[in-house]
Amino acid sequence: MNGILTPNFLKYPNTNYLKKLPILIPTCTYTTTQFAETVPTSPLTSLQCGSMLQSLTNAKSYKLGQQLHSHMISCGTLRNNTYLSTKLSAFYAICGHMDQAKVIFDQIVLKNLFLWNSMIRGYSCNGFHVKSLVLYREMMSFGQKPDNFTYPFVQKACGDLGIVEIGRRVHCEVVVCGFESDVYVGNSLLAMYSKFGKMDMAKKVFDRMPERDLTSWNTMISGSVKNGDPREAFLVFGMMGKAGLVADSATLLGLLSAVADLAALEMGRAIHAYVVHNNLARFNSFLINSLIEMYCSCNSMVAARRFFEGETKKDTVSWNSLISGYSKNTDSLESLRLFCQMVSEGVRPDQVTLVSVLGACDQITALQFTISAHSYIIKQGFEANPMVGTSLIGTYSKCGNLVCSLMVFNEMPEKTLVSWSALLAGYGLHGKGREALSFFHDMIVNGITPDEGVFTSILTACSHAGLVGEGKEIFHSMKRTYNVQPGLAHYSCLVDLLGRAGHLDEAYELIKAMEVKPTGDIWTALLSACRLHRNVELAELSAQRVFEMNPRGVGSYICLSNLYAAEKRWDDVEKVRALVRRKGLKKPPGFSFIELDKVVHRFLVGDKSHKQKEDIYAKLKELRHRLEEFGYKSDTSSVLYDVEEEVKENMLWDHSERLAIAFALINTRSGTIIRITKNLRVCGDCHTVSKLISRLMCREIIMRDIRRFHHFKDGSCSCGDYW
DNA sequence: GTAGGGTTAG
Repeated sequence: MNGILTPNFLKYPNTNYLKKLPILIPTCTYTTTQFAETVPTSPLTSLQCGSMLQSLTNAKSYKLGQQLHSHMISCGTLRNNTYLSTKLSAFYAICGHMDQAKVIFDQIVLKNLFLWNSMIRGYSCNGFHVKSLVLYREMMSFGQKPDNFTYPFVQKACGDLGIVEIGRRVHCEVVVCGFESDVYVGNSLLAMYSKFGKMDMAKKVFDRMPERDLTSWNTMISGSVKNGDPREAFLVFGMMGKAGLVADSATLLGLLSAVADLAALEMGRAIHAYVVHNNLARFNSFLINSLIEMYCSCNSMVAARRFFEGETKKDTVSWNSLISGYSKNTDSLESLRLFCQMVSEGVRPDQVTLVSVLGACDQITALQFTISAHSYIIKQGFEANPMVGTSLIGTYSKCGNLVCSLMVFNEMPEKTLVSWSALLAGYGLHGKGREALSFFHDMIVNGITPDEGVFTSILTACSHAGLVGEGKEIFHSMKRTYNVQPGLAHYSCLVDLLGRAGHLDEAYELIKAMEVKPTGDIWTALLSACRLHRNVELAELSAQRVFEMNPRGVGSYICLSNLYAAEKRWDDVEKVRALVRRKGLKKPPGFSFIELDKVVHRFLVGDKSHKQKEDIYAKLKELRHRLEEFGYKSDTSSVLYDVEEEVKENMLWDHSERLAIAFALINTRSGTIIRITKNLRVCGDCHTVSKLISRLMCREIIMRDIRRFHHFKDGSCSCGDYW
């Protein structure tokens, strides 16, 4: 890994450099499967062709089908044979090769209903929903009436496109034609309404169905989960049992999603036992992966790992589930280790794997690993994938390197709104509001209409940089110019922007004037602004709202207690603390990460567990002494305990970010940039100390806290002390 | 000769 972090690459990144990097993550080799020559050279009769085509269709053997196709052309079997041409078109449609299916479809003069259906099905099942609907209309205009085979695909297309009005009209046609009582058509209606988010309509259809099969129940179960009602899923399952039906794999998949949403581990274990008892997972890799996912969602990583290790039928999704599971359960290091193991075992990662891995990198600010993963991405040809590219933009910026984010963005062949949003968010995170605004204007000039996500990013960027006028102007332009209704997230940004800049009353007025009910997040933004500007009265009012809406969020209690402490109202501090204790809440401990030679070190407050602890504390003592000579005086207002000043000062020198800085100073050459990530906000005194150290030791320090980046250089910080 | 429900990321 040494040599990767050359200052040159970080300042002037380029793709060619990445291509030349040694392979750090072992890459896998591939063997290609050769298709056996099974098609005979002597001409086949049309009867033989027909039955062969049928079996190839059933097996979806695309390559062999192509060979048969050319055989039929060269022997003239296909000429004037509508029956075989129809079968061939259906074959290509089944295999998902719609262009080839369409060429043959167009040549057939006498199109029967089967042919129309197979084309509509092909488009609908391969993601070409609009084409599927266009063809359906075309069929009607040719005077061909649809049947019970047509509607399921048309309804699927409507559901996937989310076009509620057209879906309803198709439903009416179904009723008029008398197909509503067909169980397949009925089930497709359930699925369509579930995709629309209209479970009330799905329920109406379900109740009216003269005949229901297992799929009907399964669709209702999975629909309830997808629409955010996992408890309802269990109720439906109960009724299904009373109706005398037995769960199959699809039922269990729905229930496992419900279990994951509710983190109902016991129920999950029971389903697992049922799966094992009935040997269901053997035939269904979806079930295996769902079980892994369920254990991860229940924060039960040991069980997830045990099950994963014991399974022989693992595929890419299994690895992905576990990798993202570790990352969600704050063990990103394990997530990265697992990725390396996956590659070394010859399992090919896909774009989902890479997005998860990059997510793990940004959680622990693993810049070196990100560069290594980027190199892998280029070599494996994932560079052009918009999702992977967007993740890279976000990860580089969260790892402190905006130049690399910009390079990735510039080289992306297809920039989505999410890519733009990630870029703006990155600049915002680093306090570069002006640059973010300039990119935002580039977007507009290029004719790209921003969406909700882009507005959230740009408003956040304005907020971090204190650009009050610009932020307000953008907020008001949302509806007026771009027809985007400001949502709760945008209000939250604006309250933060106003509040942080000290316009507390204006922020409060904005909340009061909101048409919808403000969320806990919005009140939290006002609360933290009140703490910053020491407005106790308004802070108490906001805190009350936050406590009502989000009683388990320990952050807001701490915030209020901090304000009281700053005002030296120790009785009130104790009252809040007692409340926290009564509720059984715990303040998360502060810790800092630093990556050194691909190893991530984690320091807790007052950590004495590191093997270099003596050197670290000696270095801190030396630093403190030299800073005091420099005229430094501790700002103990960040210490929220009613203790002696000297004790307070000592407590400050235990803060995790200082341990990490000392560790970096000991272990890196002079001139190396120090990159640190903290899980909470950096405290006022640590901010001052970091500025001073950057001057005293001639070291640039890039520190990411829970909200933003601070670049300390030559005694000052990029945030201009506005944070 | 065709059909509906099911896993990972964002």
